Amino acid sequence: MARPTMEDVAAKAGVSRALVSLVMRNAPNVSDERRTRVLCAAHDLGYEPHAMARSLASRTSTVLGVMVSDLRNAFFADVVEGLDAAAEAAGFHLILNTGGRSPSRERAALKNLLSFRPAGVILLSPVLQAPAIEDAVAQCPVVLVSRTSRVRDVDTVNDDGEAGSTLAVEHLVSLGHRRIAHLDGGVAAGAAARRRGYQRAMRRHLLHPIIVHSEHTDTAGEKAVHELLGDHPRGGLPTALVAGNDFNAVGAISALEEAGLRVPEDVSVVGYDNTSLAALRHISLTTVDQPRTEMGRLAVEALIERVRGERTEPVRHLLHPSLVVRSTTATLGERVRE
Amino acid sequence: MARPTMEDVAAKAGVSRALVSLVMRNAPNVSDERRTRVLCAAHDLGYEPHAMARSLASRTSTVLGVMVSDLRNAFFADVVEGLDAAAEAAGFHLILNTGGRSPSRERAALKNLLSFRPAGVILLSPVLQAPAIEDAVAQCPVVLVSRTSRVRDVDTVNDDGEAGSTLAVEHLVSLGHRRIAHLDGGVAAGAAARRRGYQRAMRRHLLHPIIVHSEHTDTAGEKAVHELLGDHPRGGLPTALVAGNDFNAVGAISALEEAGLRVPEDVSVVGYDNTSLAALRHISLTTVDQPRTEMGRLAVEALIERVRGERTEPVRHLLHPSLVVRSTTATLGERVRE
DNA sequence: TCTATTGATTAGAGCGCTCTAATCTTGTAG
DNA sequence: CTACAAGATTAGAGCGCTCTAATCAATAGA
Repeated sequence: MARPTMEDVAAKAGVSRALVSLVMRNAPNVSDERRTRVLCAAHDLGYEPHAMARSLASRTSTVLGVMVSDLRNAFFADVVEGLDAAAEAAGFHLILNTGGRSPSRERAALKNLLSFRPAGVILLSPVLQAPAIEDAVAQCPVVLVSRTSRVRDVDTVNDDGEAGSTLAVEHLVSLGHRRIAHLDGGVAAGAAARRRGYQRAMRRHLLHPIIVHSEHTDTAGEKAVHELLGDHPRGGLPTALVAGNDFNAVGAISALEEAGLRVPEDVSVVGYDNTSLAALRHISLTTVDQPRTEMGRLAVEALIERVRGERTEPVRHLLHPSLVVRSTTATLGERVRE
Repeated sequence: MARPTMEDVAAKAGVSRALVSLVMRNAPNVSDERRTRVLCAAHDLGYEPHAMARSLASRTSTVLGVMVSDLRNAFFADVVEGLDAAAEAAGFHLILNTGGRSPSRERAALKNLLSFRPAGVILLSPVLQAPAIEDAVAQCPVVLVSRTSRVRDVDTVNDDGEAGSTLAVEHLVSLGHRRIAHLDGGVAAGAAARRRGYQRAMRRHLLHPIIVHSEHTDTAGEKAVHELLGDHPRGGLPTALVAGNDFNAVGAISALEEAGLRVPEDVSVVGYDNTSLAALRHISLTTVDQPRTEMGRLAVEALIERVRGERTEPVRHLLHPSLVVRSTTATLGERVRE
């Protein structure tokens, strides 16, 4: 278990520890002869540099702290995949925590991450307060994903939720729908922007917004539809729904079908997030796609730019979502499937 | 950005660096007066210990390396949540990588993890070869999750796939089914055990096993059903399916419904994994539940036992899955819903 | 031939901490 | 009073590495 150190390699190769260090970082100005000698010795001994010792000595870090509120949410898992790929490509390593959407747990998680003196920290949809973020910013670059903030000097990566729900409304309007309701995500991340986009798009078309308070879960989606069914006389029911996210949409569809309404023949439904769920042919949900892997990549890039000192001004990425049309939306009044 | 060190705290509190170190590790035999003096100084300066320096000096590690083949798979994401919770509780930290189910990428990922001299390494369903695992074992304790191996001295945490599919078969048999087919997961992790359990259970009931080669994806599930429909004359079609996993099951259900067969009235379907997907009321899949969070916990525990030297013999956890009955299975011949 | 000059190599300090062993206090028994 | 044990504190080495500055060798220029 006691792994060889640079000293051992130096001894075996008959050179100084400093030379081994140069070879390991493949610095120039090392003679080929010595280089291969060192490399061989390292290989024979099974030597690999000690990342922490390196980090300490060089006063630099290859570690990126990642706090994700909840990995069970496929959206975050996808973003983390993007982070991992980008970090790996840039020679960085991820140290990961979950915050469980609890401010106190998130604070503890963040503190843990910072104890590693990471090169930077990425917070995925954190719920913690601005002061905690400011604290972190004082220590290292911070990138917020799926969360906006007025905190100075943090970079943010968000999808343009307003544009996203506008896409959804435009799509439905172009299919002839006019009574389009929105199942609002409440305080969930991004819900406000989505609601705003929906409202503006409706107004632009001189349509009356119908907002049903809901949450980003399937059970909340069902409940919202039940309310809608209760409130509206049979004829006045919306013909289309813009759900807060995919889970919400799936719940809404269940409730509609249970009530004897067919999707999309009677009611069209659009989701949000394009989770793997939406892509299942069994569900085949028309939805708004956030470029998640791209978001992960941008977050890492933003961090690295800061680390390298290439940029000091904050950057706010607003990514353009796109609409993925599947089988839960159809022309108003027509009986189309597929 | 330059954070205070122990030296700074010592200077401010007017004590030695060693005393600060003792306080930070809250060692006994420190006078209350000095302790509070140090704590105040640390607080004023915003001092937090440097985890890497600590690790280097103490020749111990609080880092657990985690290599997950694919985070997009909700099953792994759940296990990672379990790992995180257990690690956090024990004062450990996760450094995470993805291997993307490619042996070479996994090797690189593992090497990266080991460069941090972690206290231990957890591999989630790795595809890499035994020699690579042996290499890792030579460096630190290793736990394999969702993967068995003959490698000496590795701990493993698996669900008892054989028991799982037995549960599925028993359930279906008790509902009166006799023509029960298995959609086999091929080389996917755990597929062999599930197939074995299915076969044995069928034989025990003197039933003829029908195995359709498939994969753990929804499209593969659809394809498998198409094959089944092609092979079997209308009357001889299986009345129940034991799918390789939930995705596979959902695909199968789609294909069945497209072919005009109703689930569960005409065909019952059981999934495997109890992913969040299965719980959606829209899908409401009867499925086999692996205690994922528990698996994560056990993996971390196994590692910590080794770290503490409490155990040197390998341990092989085989967790008991359980059946979650929802709406995709029904008594043969009856027309039940819900 | 002697000095610049450049490139290759190394000594040695130090990153921020822990840990052992030594030192300094006190309290108490003799 | 002295001696000593036990508790509190600290000096200093060292974890495995990097980095600066110094050293050394070899070549080129005068």
